[in-house]
Amino acid sequence: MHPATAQAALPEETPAAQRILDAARPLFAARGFDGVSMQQVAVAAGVSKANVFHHFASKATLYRAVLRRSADEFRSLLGLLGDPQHGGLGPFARAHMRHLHANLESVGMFLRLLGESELTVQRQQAEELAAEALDSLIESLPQGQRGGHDSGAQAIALLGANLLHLQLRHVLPRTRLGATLRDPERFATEVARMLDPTAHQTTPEAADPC
Amino acid sequence: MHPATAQAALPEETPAAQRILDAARPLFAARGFDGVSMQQVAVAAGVSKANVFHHFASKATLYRAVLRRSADEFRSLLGLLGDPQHGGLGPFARAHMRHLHANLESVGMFLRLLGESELTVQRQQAEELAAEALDSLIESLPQGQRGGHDSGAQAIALLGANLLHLQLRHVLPRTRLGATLRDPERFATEVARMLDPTAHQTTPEAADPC
DNA sequence: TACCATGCTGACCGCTCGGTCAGCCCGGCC
DNA sequence: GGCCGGGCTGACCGAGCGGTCAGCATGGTA
Repeated sequence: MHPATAQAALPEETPAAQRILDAARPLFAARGFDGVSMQQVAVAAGVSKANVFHHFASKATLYRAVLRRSADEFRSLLGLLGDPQHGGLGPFARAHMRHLHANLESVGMFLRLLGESELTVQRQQAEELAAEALDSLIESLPQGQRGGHDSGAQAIALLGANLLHLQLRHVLPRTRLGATLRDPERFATEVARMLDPTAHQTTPEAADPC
Repeated sequence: MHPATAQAALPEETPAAQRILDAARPLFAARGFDGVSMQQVAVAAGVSKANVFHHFASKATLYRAVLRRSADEFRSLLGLLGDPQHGGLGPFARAHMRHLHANLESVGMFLRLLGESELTVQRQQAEELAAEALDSLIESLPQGQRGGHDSGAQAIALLGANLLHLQLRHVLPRTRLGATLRDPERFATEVARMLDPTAHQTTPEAADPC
């Protein structure tokens, strides 16, 4: 960049800033905003604390940048999953469950924000994201509604079941839950089967494993 | 208490200690362990910071005491809800949803702990609590299994749906979710109806509103 | 070679944190 | 009255926090 276009206050997107973001995200996801110090972020990123402040004006700015990236990742879920209209609820539920496990950090940050009771700006962003995801799912779901179920209730139940299964993943072996259903994808399949009575157990068309 | 029985290191259960606990719980539930200072707890309780340390040896001790109380409250859910065996899944789901809303703080602390990725002692306690609740539900559920559904999957789906509905309660008006289902109890009813196909919509026996 | 913008750092600042302590207050007992 | 013990407090401590800053290193330009 030539000197004229130097954006002094916003040097984002540089490789160094990326390394800091990469280091900060798992920390914030694991311990939350207050549980992580800028010193810890700096050490994890292999740079000095002052350097972190060189790239991000404040701790809140860094946190927001981390959030933005997680939100993008989360949002990409909507496109990647594809409509449940082709393939039924089962493949959709499995894909959703797979995505949750593949993006544990983003999911963690998302849930953490939803749990906050104070109305911060970040929380509102998380809420909008949740509303967007829910709407998108509800909209593409009515085809499976044939069992007489409300598509909104179906969507929340499906997402909620998958999320709770994820959160309990370490506890499941200690419960009475059948061994088969401890497997995330099998569980998602079962939930989809319960919620979409039109498909009964007559859909062994699991064709796209990847 | 006569001087001989003075338990110097453990003056718990005194009214003053209770006031501190009462003040600390909503704070911890809203902002987490790291998000609350002992100063804030003291102010909220109307006592000096030193007094807080007089009753609780450390911040971790206070946090543990708050957790213990929330866990007791959460555990009482299991007894109060009653078996779904009498009354079907619907009344159970409604009672569960009601309990979630009546004990927002305990639920918040519980979810917060489950979200932590580090294996702290408190987290293990929360996990055991979750396992206990899930087991208890699974055990008393098989009666509703007639639809061919696994009782474990049914239990997780029911709990997950109710929990997610709770967490999204502020967002729901901004989504496509039908206005009726924004009401927690109606939503719980609908979820129970979806999960227990034997009951179809033939159970308007909502007799015990309190 | 001299120059300079830029990425980066060690040292530092004021402040708040969790935690300590000497001592005040006050009701019960002689 | 004098004493005493426990609930409670203001004042304080070292540590770590978020954030700042003068200056070092380095590579492109002339």
